[in-house]
Amino acid sequence: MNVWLFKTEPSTFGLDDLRAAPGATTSWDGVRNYQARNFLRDRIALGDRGILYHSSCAVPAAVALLEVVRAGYPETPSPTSVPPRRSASAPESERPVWYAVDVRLLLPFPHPVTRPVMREHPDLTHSRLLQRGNRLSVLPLSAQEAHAILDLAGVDPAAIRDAAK
DNA sequence: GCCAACGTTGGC
DNA sequence: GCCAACGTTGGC
Repeated sequence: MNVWLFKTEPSTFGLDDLRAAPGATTSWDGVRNYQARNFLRDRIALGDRGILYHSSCAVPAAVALLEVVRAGYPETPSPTSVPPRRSASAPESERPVWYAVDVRLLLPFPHPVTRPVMREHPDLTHSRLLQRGNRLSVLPLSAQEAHAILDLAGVDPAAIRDAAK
């Protein structure tokens, strides 16, 4: 089972919004980066876990454990979700460009795990998450990184494999 | 507000 | 196909 980091700006959609969503579940859409899109489309599997991360805010931090409840699917067609045609007479491209997954809140952390705290942990000091200029909104975490974050959050890392509530 | 990183765009 | 300019992300 893989663990993914899902980055979001809480002013747009954060932990509180996820809590309030029906079934504490949301469609993770709107990703407009090809590398992140490839993760959504090809790599993220049903049952994978996620760690919700708040960015571009007063206290950037990992805040919750998530479960992937629906694997990659095309975003609802919209003007920006299918490739542009090369000309008016060209056929529409068959393959959608942008994909989403659905995630459900498994466990809000007892306390957020901030960047300074993460930097102290030997398994996280070199994490991509902490590197400057990391602009990937969805990225894979190693088992060690995921474990370390849960540990710092005061969550039993066994929570990663525990069945949904 | 500043600045680093890096993806995208567009001229050639 | 190269690469400079530009825009966006995101921490601080």
